[in-house]
Amino acid sequence: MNLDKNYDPKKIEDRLYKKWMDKGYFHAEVNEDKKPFTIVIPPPNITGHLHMGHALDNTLQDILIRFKRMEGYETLWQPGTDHASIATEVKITEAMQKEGITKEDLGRERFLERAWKWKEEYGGTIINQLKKMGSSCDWDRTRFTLDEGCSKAVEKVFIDLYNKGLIYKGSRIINWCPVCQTTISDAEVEYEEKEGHLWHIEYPIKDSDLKIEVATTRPETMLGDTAVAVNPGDERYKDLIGRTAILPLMNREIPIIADEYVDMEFGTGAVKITPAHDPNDFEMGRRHDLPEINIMNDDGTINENGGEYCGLSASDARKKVVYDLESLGLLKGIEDHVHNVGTHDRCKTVIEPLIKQQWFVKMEDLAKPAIDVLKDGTLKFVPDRYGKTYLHWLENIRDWCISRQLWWGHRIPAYYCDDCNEIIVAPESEAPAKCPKCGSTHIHQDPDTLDTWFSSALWPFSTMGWPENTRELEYFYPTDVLVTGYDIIFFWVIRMVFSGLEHTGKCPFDTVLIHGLVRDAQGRKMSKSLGNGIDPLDVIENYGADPLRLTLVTGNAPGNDMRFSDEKMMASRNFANKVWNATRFILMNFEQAAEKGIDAEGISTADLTPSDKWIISKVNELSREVTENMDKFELGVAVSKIYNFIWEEFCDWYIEMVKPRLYNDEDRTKAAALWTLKHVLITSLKLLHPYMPFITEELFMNVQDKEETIMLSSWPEYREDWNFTEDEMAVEKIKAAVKAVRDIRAEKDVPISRQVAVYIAAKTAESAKVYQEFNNIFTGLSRASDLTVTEDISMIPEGSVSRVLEDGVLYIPLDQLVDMEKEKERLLEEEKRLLSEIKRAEGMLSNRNFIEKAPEKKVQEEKDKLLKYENMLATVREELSHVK
RNA sequence: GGGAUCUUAGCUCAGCUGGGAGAGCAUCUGCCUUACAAGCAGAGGGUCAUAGGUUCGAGCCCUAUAGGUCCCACCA
Repeated sequence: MNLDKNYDPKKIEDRLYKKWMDKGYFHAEVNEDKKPFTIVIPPPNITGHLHMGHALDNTLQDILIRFKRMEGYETLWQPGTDHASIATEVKITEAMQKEGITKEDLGRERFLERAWKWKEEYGGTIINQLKKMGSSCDWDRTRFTLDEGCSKAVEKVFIDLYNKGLIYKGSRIINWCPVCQTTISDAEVEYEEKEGHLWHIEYPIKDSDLKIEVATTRPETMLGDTAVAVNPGDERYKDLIGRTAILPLMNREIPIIADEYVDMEFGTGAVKITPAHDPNDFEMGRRHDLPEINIMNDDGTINENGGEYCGLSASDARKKVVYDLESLGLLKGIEDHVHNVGTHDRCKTVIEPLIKQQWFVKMEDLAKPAIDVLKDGTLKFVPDRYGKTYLHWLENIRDWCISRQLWWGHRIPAYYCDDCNEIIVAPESEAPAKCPKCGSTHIHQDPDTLDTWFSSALWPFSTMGWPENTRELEYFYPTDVLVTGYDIIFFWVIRMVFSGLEHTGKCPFDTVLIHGLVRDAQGRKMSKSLGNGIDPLDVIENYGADPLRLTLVTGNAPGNDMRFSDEKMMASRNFANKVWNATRFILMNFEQAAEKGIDAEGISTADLTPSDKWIISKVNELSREVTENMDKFELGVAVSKIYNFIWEEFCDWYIEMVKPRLYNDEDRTKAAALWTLKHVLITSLKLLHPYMPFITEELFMNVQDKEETIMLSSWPEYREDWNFTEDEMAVEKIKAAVKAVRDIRAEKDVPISRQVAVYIAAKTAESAKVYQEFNNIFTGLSRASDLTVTEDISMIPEGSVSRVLEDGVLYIPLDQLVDMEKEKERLLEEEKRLLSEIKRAEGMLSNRNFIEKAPEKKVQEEKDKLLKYENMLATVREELSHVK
């Protein structure tokens, strides 16, 4: 016996992970004899540290991968990391700031050198942390979004889309982060509700004493106003349409235009139009051919178009504009107003809408096939409600701004002629030396890089060698399941789907398994600012990786958030200890039997006792159910079935039943018991392995010596010939009888140490046989001195306490005085219960509709129940007559 | 404004195509019974948010209401 008394994860985890790595168990190869099963990891950012979200996400993937691997699939779990352009660039710039260097000081090339160095040093941190979780990724295939293969894919996709007219460069209003100094996509804008004001301002009408009052939440943007708009049907302003207003402070003449977009109910019904700094105004500006006046620098300060406000920050400009308007008597009022402000999801800076020349992906044509695959069932979400989210987004999609003013990332493969402004899009290897149009040699490459998600969108196939038609691509692609949180469906899942469809003609996966957030014990989101984050590595240190994994999948349905708490970890750890000790018990008994020359070899079903068959039948059924649940991604349901089976059926009942046989040297069924213990244990360990890989491997290696790992052992399959219904029913009867004894003991305060004799008056010879057959087991479990099964009631001593069983009555004679009133009360209570059950069953069975419409099986069940309860009722009444 | 989702035991949550309400934790009682006190045995505790409807039958399906959460849109 080389198992410690208690389970200690620290002693096994690193050792076993090293074994798996050394043996190459995680590695997948193209293998035509097997069916492939593939998952690509959501590549964590190289700046990242393992948090609970990763822990959950990777636990789910590892469970699926390990399950399928045992089922005999060639399983590839494709790992890798994401370069995370903004996150990484910000991190490196910050580090440089401490040294007093700026990006510009360093220059692009040296900055990138520094970034790569940083990546080499820290980029693998999260990978090592994933290994602590037990993740069985094929690390030999680890990829990085900026590595050569992925970059080649990015380049090709960009050029292909450009040539198809699906990528274009255009001057549009974009989201600008003044802190990060880059554009961001719509998906990266997070709206926050903020309390602000609505300023009412009067604009004078040219050549008159009239004024028009507008309302705005951002008064400083008036510096860039190029019109005032009203609704064409608005009677109030009918006469002003077509006239000219004088923009205060700037003294610019701007037209008063009519547009359906203007809501007459809101504010004053007149809107100032700033095409360069508001998305809606931009649209309107384009409709009416208005000038676009950009008043803002990239850092968010007012530029020279803002006249005397030039150089002020936006908020200072706002104060001054309001002050100046007030001095002019043009400020007509200030209202409190709650509105949503767009912020950058990464740095929370308020984003500024600006007009800039940027690269866009035209989405309409790409979205269509992605919508179709969901509608025709090629692509499924689990749970399927997220399919609706997916559709809604795609059906309302806008063009995707993909250029970023950053250096760390895939540089846009576009070149410009300085002389004739010709744009040349070409691979790096064919970078133009001179302009194909005018022949000029003054050519420069676009300085911008691509949105990080542009490369992650290609991840399922770029990692497998695309655009080359590799064997991996042919075999492992499309992948099977994608596991991710609902928070990145828009960022990533959708973009992978349309990219896969466009470039490979195939949907990159057929199922998207969505999980929720891991929250703290109070249900709050874990966040840095709250400081309530729980580090998975700390949890592993305290409890082990297996208990962490178990906690993360237990009692959690797909797509739902979960709360994480120490209490849950303790429960999981206790379960691990339970499994550990059950194995210890079995090993101990094998050793003791071996000393007496007994082993579990050569046992067949014919040698098994009814209790052996019962547990075999149970574990057989468990295998079937667990497999079914796992196929349907009901991982939480599956694992709780395993948990309950191991703890209750196996440990609390079967192991306790088997003890008398193991401890009795005369027992001839000892080998059968050992064989059963081992079989059930191994099956349980296998079923549990995907969830708790370390402990199951350690225990598996201790209980058998034929196989070198549980990881590659066969998944338990349901066997029709191991379905022993009769034995199951018999054991259930025994369990009920044992519980009756325990119940009497508890009620009458009879300690275990005090022996009691038990009598069972069986109703039929058949049931008498069952009780007799289980005599030893029964006395063992109930701690009875002996059991007398009889059909002759006169054998039972007077003054016994009784319990009515399904097919008999159980008696315990007590030498203390039995309170007959109390016994009678109990029986009356029982009678009442049975009567209501009978009434219920009779009601159903006398309902013609039920008989006709309910499935036959259901009807038969009710008939059986009725019979059973009627029998029991008769018994109870008979008992009552004795009590009287 | 649109959409999704939740409301089940004291707490945290399961509950698969509709067929007698479950788990873990907590509480109470009794046990160190030679695998495990990280344990064993027992007990209490729920009009499944409310109101209707469909059905032989509803925690589950439909409608409405109340309260909570989230996502999208962005009316200046």
